[in-house]
Amino acid sequence: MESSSKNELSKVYEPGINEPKISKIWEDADAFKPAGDPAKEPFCVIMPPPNANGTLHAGHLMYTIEDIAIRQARMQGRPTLWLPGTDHAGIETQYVYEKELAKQGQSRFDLGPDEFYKQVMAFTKKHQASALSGFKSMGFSADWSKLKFTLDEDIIDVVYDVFISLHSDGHVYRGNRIVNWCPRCQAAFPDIETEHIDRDDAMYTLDYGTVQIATTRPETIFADSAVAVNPKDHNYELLVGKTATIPLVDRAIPIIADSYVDPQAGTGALKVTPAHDKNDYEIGQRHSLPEISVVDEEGKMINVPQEFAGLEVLEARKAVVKALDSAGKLVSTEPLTHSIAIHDRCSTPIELIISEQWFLRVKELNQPVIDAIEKDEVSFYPTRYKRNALNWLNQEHDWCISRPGWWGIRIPVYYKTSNDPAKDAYLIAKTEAEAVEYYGAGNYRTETDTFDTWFSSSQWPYATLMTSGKGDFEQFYPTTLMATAHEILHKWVTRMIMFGLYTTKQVPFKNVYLWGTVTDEKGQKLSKSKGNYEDPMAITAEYGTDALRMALSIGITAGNNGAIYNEKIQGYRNFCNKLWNVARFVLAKVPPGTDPSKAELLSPADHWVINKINSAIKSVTRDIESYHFSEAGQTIYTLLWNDIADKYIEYSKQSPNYALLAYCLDTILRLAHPFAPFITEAIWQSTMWTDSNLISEHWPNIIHKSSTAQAKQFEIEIIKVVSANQQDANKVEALKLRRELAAKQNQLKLTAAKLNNSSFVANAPSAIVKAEKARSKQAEQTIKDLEVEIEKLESS
RNA sequence: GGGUGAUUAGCUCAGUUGGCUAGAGCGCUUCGUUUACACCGAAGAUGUCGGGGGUUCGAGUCCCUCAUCACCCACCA
Repeated sequence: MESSSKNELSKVYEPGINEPKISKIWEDADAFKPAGDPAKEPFCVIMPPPNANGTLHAGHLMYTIEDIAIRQARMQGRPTLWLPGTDHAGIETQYVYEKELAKQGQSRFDLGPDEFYKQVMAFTKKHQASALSGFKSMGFSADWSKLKFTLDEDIIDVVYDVFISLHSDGHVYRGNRIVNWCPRCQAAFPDIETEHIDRDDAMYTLDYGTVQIATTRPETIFADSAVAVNPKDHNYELLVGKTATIPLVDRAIPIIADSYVDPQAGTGALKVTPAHDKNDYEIGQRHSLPEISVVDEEGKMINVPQEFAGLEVLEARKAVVKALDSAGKLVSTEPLTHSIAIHDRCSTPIELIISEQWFLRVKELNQPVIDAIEKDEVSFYPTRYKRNALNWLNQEHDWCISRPGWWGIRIPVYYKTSNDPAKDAYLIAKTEAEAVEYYGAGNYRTETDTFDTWFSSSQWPYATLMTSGKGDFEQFYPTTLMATAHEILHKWVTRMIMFGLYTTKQVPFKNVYLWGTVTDEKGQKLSKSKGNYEDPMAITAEYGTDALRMALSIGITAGNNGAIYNEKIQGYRNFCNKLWNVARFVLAKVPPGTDPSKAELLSPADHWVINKINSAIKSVTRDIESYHFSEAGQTIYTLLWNDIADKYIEYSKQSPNYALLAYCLDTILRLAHPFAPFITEAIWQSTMWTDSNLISEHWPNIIHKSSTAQAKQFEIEIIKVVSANQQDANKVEALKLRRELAAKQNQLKLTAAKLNNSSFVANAPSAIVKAEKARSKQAEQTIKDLEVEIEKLESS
């Protein structure tokens, strides 16, 4: 740091001044690039690509978890790559940009596909830049030079190759199927991209002549192909094989038997509308019923009597009900609250229609995924998501992968045109030239649909590493850790495993860490629309990025929601300041030329603090390696504040061991660096015993052995030391020691009771019994020591 | 309808294969301090670990059951 010479730190840590300087030091040193010892196991994280259509949200802050893992691995000397990227987010981005256009009274149709694509690209690049600068200011040490985007040409090429291969292996098909259709987006979506909301509607009972039919969708009666009843339903058994009559149009339809029908539901007779209901579609398939569409892609009525044609679904419902009523065919109307499907991005009610789309047959492709997960070739944190993933994989339906968007990766298909467009053969080719080369000259039209954005992003781990630089794939695939939000386990994580296994024969990551939702103190999800989401930049400006990072990683555990609020962040700001001041104290006292690695243990206090540090090194190392970030952070917090600051430094004021003091600071900086990279690096830059950058320094090892007996001795001494400045010090101490004594006596009683319990001695593992005996002996000794101490104090 | 999670101090939450006297931060009470730090220190109060049952020498931790809340999937004639 240029402004202050080494060894002199300002009184209060100022994140706003330090953070940009530290970022620059890392950048200049190229510290985020993979380095490390090639003999060691590589560590690689592929960053979940944020959607490049808006500013960062609270979930993105959780990437802190990945940075902690990455920074530890880097310090452990492993070749370490955190590969960043962004996602074009297909339909979603298109929707966001169309809203922008609408503000200026325009629609995408005013621009046309090419101009629209150009504008959305510019829009996306703008947001990408702001997302990246947000990530950088969070201290995320990803290798930004390798940044990938889902619309990069080389990525698209990988996606195309995989599609072509899937097609030739028979996993891809094109067909007319019933799909969830969003009339607003004019696109089909799989179930997983729909949500359900409750709506107040009505249940109408209609007169079909021979039977009565209950329905919530009277406007679809014109699409009925049959009436179905349960074959075991005696009320209707005589009617099977006869006909019912659709009111208003007086069309006769067969009455069929199908065991799907629930005799208890509605009237027990079901109108079968294969073109607009999933279950009816299945029934229709079983009985070869005609599929009559009455709702088109814009959500308007077609193939219906003139008076209803062109109406929107809900208007049509009103009109049909009115007509039924005046025709005397409406038996009853009852209010009903039921849930309806909406598109999760734009909240438009979903229509079920039959549409020609591209599908991926998932059953076969999922089987290797199920096997791999069952064999624990990938570990889930928390483990319960293993079962969750398996449940989903076992029941996933074929995945509709085509979207009629203008913003995305065009499906690499051409149609050789003929006189009848319905008969045009489709041909798989990346470009028209390729199509001509393979299939001969002719008139070609291109497929206009694009891939579902998850189709490309689910290939992210290998697609990025194959294109990020020479040797990256060989060195870093399969990757070490995939950490992302739990709500995209099905949409993304399981599909990445599926594509990974299909394309590379390997699970693309060894560990999956799923975080929960970031909430406020009341458990409400943080969101701008709810007004409880503060711009992280404002938080970091006030409290420092390190404080925010600690608030995000401590007290929040895998799979659970975590609350984040000002008081919590403030608490970790205080921690940072504590660390800063410990450094100020140590750096002001330690004489030049001190080498912390050559420190010697001289006093019981020295043994005590080394004892604390050694066990902290052990547990922090283990906890980060096993993704228990919260535990690791807690340990560091306690070590710095309770052990080093409150006890060892207080003791040092009387009887200093400077080299060891320096060692304490040195070690705590290393341990805390993954959590609080900025402040630890800022202090590191001011230490006089090194000129390196902390980010590239080695992870702490245990280098001093401490004596437990001496450490214990200090436990008693410390009470005297820290209260030495108090008035009535002796009295306070004696009181405190008496309390300690009572606790010890109680402990002795409990241990004695245990040891007297013959079944405990007989059944408990010998190590536990041994430990209990040792504890008992120790308690006896401590009680003696304390009694002596108290005697001394009270007599003086 | 099926599933998962949560329930631990006033609040927000830790507690990794069952094993030291159940913890932390914030808040609260009392006292103190100004050359590391009021973004501070010392001392303190607060818990039938949601209820009930079981397994075990030993349960916050494992099993069963009930309750409340949250989420996910499916269905909704």
